[in-house]
Amino acid sequence: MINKKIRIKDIAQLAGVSAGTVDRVLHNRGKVSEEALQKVQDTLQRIDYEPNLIARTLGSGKTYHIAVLIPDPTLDEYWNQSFAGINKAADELAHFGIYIQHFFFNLYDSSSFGSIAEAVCFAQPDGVLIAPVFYQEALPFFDLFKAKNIPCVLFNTNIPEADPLCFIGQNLFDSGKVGAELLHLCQNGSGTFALLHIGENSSDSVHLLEKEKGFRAYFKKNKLEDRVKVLNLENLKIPSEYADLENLLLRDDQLKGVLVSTSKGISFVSSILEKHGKRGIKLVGYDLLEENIKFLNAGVIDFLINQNPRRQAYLGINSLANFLFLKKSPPSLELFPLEIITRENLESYLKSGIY
Amino acid sequence: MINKKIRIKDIAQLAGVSAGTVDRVLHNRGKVSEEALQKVQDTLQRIDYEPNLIARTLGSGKTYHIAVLIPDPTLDEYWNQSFAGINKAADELAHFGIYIQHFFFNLYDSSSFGSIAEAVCFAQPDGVLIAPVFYQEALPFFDLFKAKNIPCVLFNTNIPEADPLCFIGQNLFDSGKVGAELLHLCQNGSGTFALLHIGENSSDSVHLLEKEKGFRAYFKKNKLEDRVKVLNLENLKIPSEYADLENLLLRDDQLKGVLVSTSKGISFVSSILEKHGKRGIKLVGYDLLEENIKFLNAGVIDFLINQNPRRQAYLGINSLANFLFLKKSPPSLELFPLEIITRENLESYLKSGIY
DNA sequence: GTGAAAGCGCTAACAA
DNA sequence: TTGTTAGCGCTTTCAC
Repeated sequence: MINKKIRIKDIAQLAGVSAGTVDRVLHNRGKVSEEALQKVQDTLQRIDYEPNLIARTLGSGKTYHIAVLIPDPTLDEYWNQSFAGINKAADELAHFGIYIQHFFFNLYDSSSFGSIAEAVCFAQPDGVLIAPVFYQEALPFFDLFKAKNIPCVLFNTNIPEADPLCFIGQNLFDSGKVGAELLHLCQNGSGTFALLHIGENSSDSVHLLEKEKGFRAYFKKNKLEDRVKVLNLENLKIPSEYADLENLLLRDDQLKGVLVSTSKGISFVSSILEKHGKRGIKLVGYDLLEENIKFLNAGVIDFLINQNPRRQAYLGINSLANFLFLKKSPPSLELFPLEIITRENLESYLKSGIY
Repeated sequence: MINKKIRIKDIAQLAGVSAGTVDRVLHNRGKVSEEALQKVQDTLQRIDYEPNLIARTLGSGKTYHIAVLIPDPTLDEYWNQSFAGINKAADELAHFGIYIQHFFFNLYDSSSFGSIAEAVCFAQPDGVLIAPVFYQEALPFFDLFKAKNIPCVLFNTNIPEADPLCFIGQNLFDSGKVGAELLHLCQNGSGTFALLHIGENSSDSVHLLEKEKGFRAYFKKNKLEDRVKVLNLENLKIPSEYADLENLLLRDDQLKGVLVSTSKGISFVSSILEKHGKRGIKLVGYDLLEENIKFLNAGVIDFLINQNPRRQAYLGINSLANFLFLKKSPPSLELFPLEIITRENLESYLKSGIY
């Protein structure tokens, strides 16, 4: 660290050209003779040049615009958490001339996605962070972005066909395994374990099916596959489905544990159990929604698996910024820790100010 | 966002003074007449000036030196993880002219602390990150740092008397509660639960006593305080202590769960249980040490509570940098999430590249 | 194709 | 006590 930093000027001197030429080589903007190119590249080879990023941003008044395409955070708690992460990142990056534009679609109306995504295209951002929760609707846009050479970072939901710069999220298969494991660790004796898909059609959702695979895989590995039940309860307003759920929870004496694959679904299970004062069934769900937290604190839910949407979104913006700004490609897959939340460590997660 | 950023030049114009004067006011370097001061402060009041930090760093060739005072990372796995976090932060901050100097003491020799800490003082850093694992030895230095006006960030171990800029770590009382809870969740029937302090003298260590308090508090809250045992096993090389441990683990049929308060201690417990093929005792320990991971994967340990030393240290450096650089005070207490690690989510923590 | 030069916003040294 | 000015390292324009 003793020798000073090498500047462009130094390289120019060493190579016997001007700073302008070095800069042109560094950014291969062309308009450089074969000979000058050679000289500059040679010296670059010999020394260890690290551009001064501070000077770079100041020199080029360049600003970058990142578009964010996510479900409307005012309509949903989970996405509001993502939004918080985006805003934190936006705050920190404003100094560097990186600006965020928001584009919200309606989580409860898949058809809203298209027009909003078009608006994103129209805005011509330098990069885009997307939570592509609607597979079918999102798919056509990735080609558009690619054609316009706009880098995409996906988070929360992966669409490998999109071939994004990077995906940030959790391994859902493993998350199903964790859910299974938590139930199993707490119930060593006999009994059955159920996975419930509530409020969504699991056959439409790779998301849920991945969790199911993981859930089954865990019990298979432990030679308990015959103790697993999976129920699809797409709409609990249908009386027969609701009755199925009640029967399972209240009248199946074998049932020792339940994992609910959807973050909102577990509150239905919880309220049924709570209302009937039924104990002894371990309950595992997803995400730190207000309702879920309430049931966790009440001792109805035992574990929640947290996806940390705030941090996912925060990292998404940062990855994009680093790519645009430092030309540093993020790892193509950033799989987040599968955070296990209990009554006793909940506070430590809620109060933590880290992103 | 439409109106351009306000520059010092603009303020100068508005106030009817020169840029130099504005700069002097902004940094209250004095040498400003009462009248000019007034004018500048008035305009500053009216507008919303955000200094351009990029230009600031470039303009003032100022560099900051942060000293890091931690146990020698080459001698200990846990501290090596901290070290990784420090290096990551150092990497990211080098652009801003923030440099890190390392000072390592010997974790196994408390007397080594003093001379190294003196070296830190001598180096006159602009800030210092300390893991003050030796309470007695560390105490006198905080006054020294304070006298020299060197801000201190503490991590891992808190010493409130040090009155640091900020402490980063976990709430150990709560962490004891989490340990207790995990044991309890997995063993709903009868039986006893033990807390073992292995390899350290618990009465010397606030650290361990805090965990013990939390452990007891959890069971008390659940009206199970009579099922709690606490054992001090400071040195397992002493035959009687080793025998005590074996007796507890192998011959106490009531024992249903064990929490080991020290990160290295749990491998002793694990190997005894493994050697004798004893099952049915839930085991909870601390930290992702190689040995602990091995026993977790083998199914001997059920849960590990992770302190995430890497992230603690990373955040420590960043807090200090933000303070020096942006004059932004961190929250005085940054309590980390109490991360629960199991066989199935372990990978997701180990592979995660986030800090 | 090339080099010189101006400028990004701020700091700090230096005249006045 | 002031205003002016010369940088910081890089980008970018503009003559040549």
